[in-house]
Amino acid sequence: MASTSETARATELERALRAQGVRITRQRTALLKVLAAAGDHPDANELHRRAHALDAKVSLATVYRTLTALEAQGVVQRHTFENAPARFETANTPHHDHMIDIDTGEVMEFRSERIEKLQAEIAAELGFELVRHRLELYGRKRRKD
Amino acid sequence: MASTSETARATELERALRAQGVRITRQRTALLKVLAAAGDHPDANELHRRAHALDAKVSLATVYRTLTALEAQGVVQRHTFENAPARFETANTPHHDHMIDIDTGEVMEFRSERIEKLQAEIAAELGFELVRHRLELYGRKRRKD
DNA sequence: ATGCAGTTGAGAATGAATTGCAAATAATAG
DNA sequence: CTATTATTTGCAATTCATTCTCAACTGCAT
Repeated sequence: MASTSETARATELERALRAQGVRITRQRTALLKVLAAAGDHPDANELHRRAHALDAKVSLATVYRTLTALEAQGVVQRHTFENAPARFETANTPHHDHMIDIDTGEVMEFRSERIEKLQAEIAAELGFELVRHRLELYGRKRRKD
Repeated sequence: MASTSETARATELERALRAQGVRITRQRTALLKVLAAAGDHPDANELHRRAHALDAKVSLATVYRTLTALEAQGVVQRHTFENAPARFETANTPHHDHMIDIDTGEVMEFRSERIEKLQAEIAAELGFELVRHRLELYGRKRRKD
């Protein structure tokens, strides 16, 4: 069952699509629900699996097309981690970077103001205006002994 | 003409291959020369083009196979930047991260001890041992006016 | 309801990278 | 130097994620 916040999030995604002059179809509605409910970082295939469970009339091509539209509106982010299909997440949370468990593939989010600041400084030193960045930490859970 | 250091670098790459029990063939020799001489971050296709110019008997498949072997030995690094084929560089330089010009695709290297340190700290806070990371800054040259 | 521009699914196409296989060849023994 | 053998090669076929093509379908403004 969708919580209130999930429903609200789905509505917000829908608004973003409408803003792009895009029609709200059954298949998009299904995908938006899935995205709103996702607490993880699923890839296109997994999103298709989930949306297809809600409404069998959802094809993988449409999942890709809709994700691209949502990404263009900035409400969904696409992450291409190391040699793996792209993973997606709704961009309702503020900017953050990712820590990936190299054993399980689990993705964690974190944010460091200091790193953000340092990045901008470095870009400036190199004579660049920083447009975006990608920071991924790959590690292994430390067993507490 | 290859400078002394280039030759030395090529020899070092060759050593790394031998250490893996791999045979030194004409095609690998050509690729090693190309890698040793490269000051940029070429992709497999470009490396193939250059190696093929030295010795027409070099196929793209062999370039990929050899790059994989060199990567396994840690003497070559593979970088997969945003939606683009992987680019390669010899790992004779100490660790560094990359700044990519989003207009030209040009790749610049930089290193920040502070960022390195912060990354390790963050991983530790999340309960992870940092194995490796990927930091890419995407920006646009600032015109000096 | 009606029209039509946007959307769909299915499958073909793409592009990077890998792989199977028979012929070619480097390293080694003699 | 030659034979032996385990690697390596080129080529084509394959894989995998993603995008595209196109005829049929469908939101949705009127």
